[in-house]
Amino acid sequence: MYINLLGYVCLFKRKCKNLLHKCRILLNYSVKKITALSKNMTKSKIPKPAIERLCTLYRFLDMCEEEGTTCISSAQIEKQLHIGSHNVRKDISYLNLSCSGSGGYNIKKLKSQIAAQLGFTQPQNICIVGLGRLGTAILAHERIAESEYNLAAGFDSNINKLETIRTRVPVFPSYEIESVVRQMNITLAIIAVPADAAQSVADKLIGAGIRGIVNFAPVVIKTGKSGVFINNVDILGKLNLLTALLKANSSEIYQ
Amino acid sequence: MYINLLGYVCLFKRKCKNLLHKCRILLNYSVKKITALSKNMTKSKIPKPAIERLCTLYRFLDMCEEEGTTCISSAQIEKQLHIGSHNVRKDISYLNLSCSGSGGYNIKKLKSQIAAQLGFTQPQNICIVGLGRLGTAILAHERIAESEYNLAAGFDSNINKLETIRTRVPVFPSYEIESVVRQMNITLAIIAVPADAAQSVADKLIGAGIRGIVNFAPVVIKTGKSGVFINNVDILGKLNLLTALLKANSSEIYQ
DNA sequence: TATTTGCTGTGAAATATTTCACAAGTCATT
DNA sequence: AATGACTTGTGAAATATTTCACAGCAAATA
Repeated sequence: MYINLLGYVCLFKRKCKNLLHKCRILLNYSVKKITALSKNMTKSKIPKPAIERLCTLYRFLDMCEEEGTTCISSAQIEKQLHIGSHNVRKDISYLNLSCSGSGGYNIKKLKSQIAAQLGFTQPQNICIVGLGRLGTAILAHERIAESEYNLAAGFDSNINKLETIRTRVPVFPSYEIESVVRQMNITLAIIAVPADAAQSVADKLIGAGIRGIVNFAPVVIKTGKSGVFINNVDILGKLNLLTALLKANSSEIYQ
Repeated sequence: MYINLLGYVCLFKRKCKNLLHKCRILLNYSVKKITALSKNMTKSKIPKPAIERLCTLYRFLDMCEEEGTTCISSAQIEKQLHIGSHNVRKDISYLNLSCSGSGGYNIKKLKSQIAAQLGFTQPQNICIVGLGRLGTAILAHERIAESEYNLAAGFDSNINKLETIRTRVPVFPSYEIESVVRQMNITLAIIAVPADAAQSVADKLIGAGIRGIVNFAPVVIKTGKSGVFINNVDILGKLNLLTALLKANSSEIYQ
């Protein structure tokens, strides 16, 4: 049997280097950990899937409230949202609160508690880049106006188009993105431009200090900057997912 | 110390009933399990998060292919998609294939393998309900035309509007949903109607045998029928999610 | 008042998913 | 051919998430 001995020596050397590197990392990590602990930064982490579910729940509660319902039980939520009642209760328990009354949760209370924990209380300024059909459709979205988000600006690269748009939202040419975003303190953005323009728009937005992007363009937006969150809503991707789930036939709902 | 003894007796009785119920369920379950095993239904399950990532990857590979790239490594994918390279490799390993060449995966091969495993090979007929700004924007989506999905029909309740829409996709009034969906063998649907009409439209679609729905209306669609997959794309929900993630400051990307 | 029902909240157990470490392979360079 | 710098693929370990079971209430009912 032939053994590549020198290959192994090489491997060994590399491992030593890796080890050294890891020692350095570990040292760094320890220091950070100790600092964090000493500052008592024990942020009780909510699992990400739970955060997603809570967002859906929040939207749902909003709907219920409009319809005039005041109370809802975890069992009812299970029926409507296809989230197991165990799961619902657990998710809510992460919030460390209690808003149970007779017949389940008090919707108003629960909603405000979720809002407080997830940070929906402070109104945020948002903007839309790309005022084509999709962009203007979002501009006209009735519920955004009623929400905790303030649609502060719209952008489009076609200056002639800007004048034809009838909306109460102030609109600007795309080259003003950076200055307007900074001036108006806009934190979230919605991208609704064609695929080829999406990445450069995203770069501008991130450069201007945007913290989160919902991207409707059919490309995957990349970001080098950490702390910026991107949510790619690609319709073909969604269709693909449905196809795949149908084939795998796992659970029924995907939010 | 006061003990509610009778309460406990009652609890005990309830537990006995529950136990009996569970025995029945267990019996059923066992029978099913044995049948399944005997039929060798060992469908090697891909975890749902992995399926989601593979869908994103598939879209991304499509993009790369258009740009003319032929090979890509897991490390490069990590940089672009913010999915850890370990994770990428693991996900791909669920597919039980090997398409590695020099310098990483062969894009064309990998793409076709994902398509085969996730069921993207057979073209599917899809339809859009609601031809407002959002609906027509989707109708005009260039990439859908090039994709494995065939946009077979559009529906709107406003009959007068139908005549004004210029598109190659055949359009019908909403009351024909059931018959057209059945006739054309449409399996997936996109809902782009106002919030108040969404649920009734969904019910019609599901009644007609639709298997999956992408819902852009800002409500959570419910389904009693199992085997129907619903993907609610609520823009306010997405914004909420970004806000919550920013507050929690967990990872950076959410697809 | 006695009993029953229905509900939440939550540690602990069970399960699912991600990360890790490394064998094994390919190719370019010395 | 020796070496080094890249890969992937994958069991096993580590971690995260979900599910379960039930105490503990509150309200409804007999």
